[in-house]
Amino acid sequence: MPVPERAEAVERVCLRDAAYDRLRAWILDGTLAPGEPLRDEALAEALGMSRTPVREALARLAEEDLVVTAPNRRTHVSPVTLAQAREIYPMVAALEALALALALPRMTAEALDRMRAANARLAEALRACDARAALDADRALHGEIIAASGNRELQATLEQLECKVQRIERAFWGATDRTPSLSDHAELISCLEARDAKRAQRALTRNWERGLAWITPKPTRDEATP
Amino acid sequence: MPVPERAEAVERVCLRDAAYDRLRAWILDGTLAPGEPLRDEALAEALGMSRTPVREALARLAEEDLVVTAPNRRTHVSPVTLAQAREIYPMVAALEALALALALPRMTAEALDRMRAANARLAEALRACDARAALDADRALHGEIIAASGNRELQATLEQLECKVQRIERAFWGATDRTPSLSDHAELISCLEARDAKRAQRALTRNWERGLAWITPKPTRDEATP
DNA sequence: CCGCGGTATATTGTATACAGAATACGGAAA
DNA sequence: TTTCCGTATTCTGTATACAATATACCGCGG
Repeated sequence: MPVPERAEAVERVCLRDAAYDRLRAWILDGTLAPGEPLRDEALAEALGMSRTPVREALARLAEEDLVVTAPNRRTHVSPVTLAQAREIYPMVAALEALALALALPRMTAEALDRMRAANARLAEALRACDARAALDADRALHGEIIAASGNRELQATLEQLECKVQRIERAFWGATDRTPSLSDHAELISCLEARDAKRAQRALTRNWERGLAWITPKPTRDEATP
Repeated sequence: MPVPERAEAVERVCLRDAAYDRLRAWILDGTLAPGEPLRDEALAEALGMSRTPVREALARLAEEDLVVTAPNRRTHVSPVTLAQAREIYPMVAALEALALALALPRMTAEALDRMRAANARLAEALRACDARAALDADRALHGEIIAASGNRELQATLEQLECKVQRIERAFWGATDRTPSLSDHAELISCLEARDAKRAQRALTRNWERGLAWITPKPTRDEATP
């Protein structure tokens, strides 16, 4: 009998990777709040392991700026600021525009359907004021473009940036009406279907600009009343 | 007497950071070649420390894809491929275009002078066929734009990408005539001086496209002879 | 009352010891 | 000879021990 093919590795047997995954998840979902001090012994105890794998996980998290650390000084969950948002959002917009250009000829009907489904989930989440579900749906929608780009490096870099975006959104999510995002997405999808790169990129860029405006205090009103 | 201001921290007292810096430098300058196996005990001995700080350094390097590692399997210096180059160069071009847009109103005459000086160094290095000096000069020139953008996140992300670019260039540097880069740069500088964003971005994009073509085997001739 | 200095404690950074997995080697069978 | 399997060795992953630094607390002097 032929040996069954097994595409993926069986499982994670590495404590340091488990620690990394857990800590990362805790930071992204807010379980570990920005600024929170992290004593590695406490983390080790919480994760049921010794300090060694925890410290290796923290080294990786420090590398991607999810925690800040200084020699002989306590490690902290890195802060989340609006200044950071103003820097990151344009970068994500630029890279997703590149992803879109690469993805345009490769977008399948199935991918477009998944985007429509994600937009529907987003609408539902916004109606229910469920920030978490909304963020997940939005991420899934944009993720389709990134995945379709076929550019692994782009995916990796955007993954890092998107996880910062996720923390920012969680930190600054307000009562703003985010329904305009739905029409941005709808236009984006139809432009993708029509293979209209220019207009699709405009819709995408507008969407990210809106996202930034929604979390920035007094977005447009202030500028209109000098 | 007033206490003298000291902008930078005194020194590095952290073995893990020292290990990170050294290993990173060795990988970037080719001392540790792509694919080379890394036994952490050997590295520890070479660096005069124990395995613990070395392993933390390797965890960080793995996070930025300079080394590849799998559980219970030897760590290797990550390979450098043309496929990676084709993915990364457009990303760098897109992000530098963003940097340029941000930097345009902030470019000082001094910064432009430094760019001209870097371009002169590049010319000299190309004449002398000194790949290393050429890469350094090119990096310095582009770095001026990135620095002037004032966007720290952009700087950090580009830093990571540029270090991959550096490995790629080192690996695939050939006998190609790279002098066209000099005129790209000259036009870029004069457009910056004239605050002409559109043309500056075109020059910059063209420069990166050329860079990719130079390392890609049979760049244009093959396409012209079907 | 506040600031300063000194000691005690807590916590980090590094080294080392040990267990387990993977590789290398060598011998037996086809 | 080649292939397969079992053993030995090497290397990795984790735990723990120890040293050094930073923080916290408390008493002293201004």
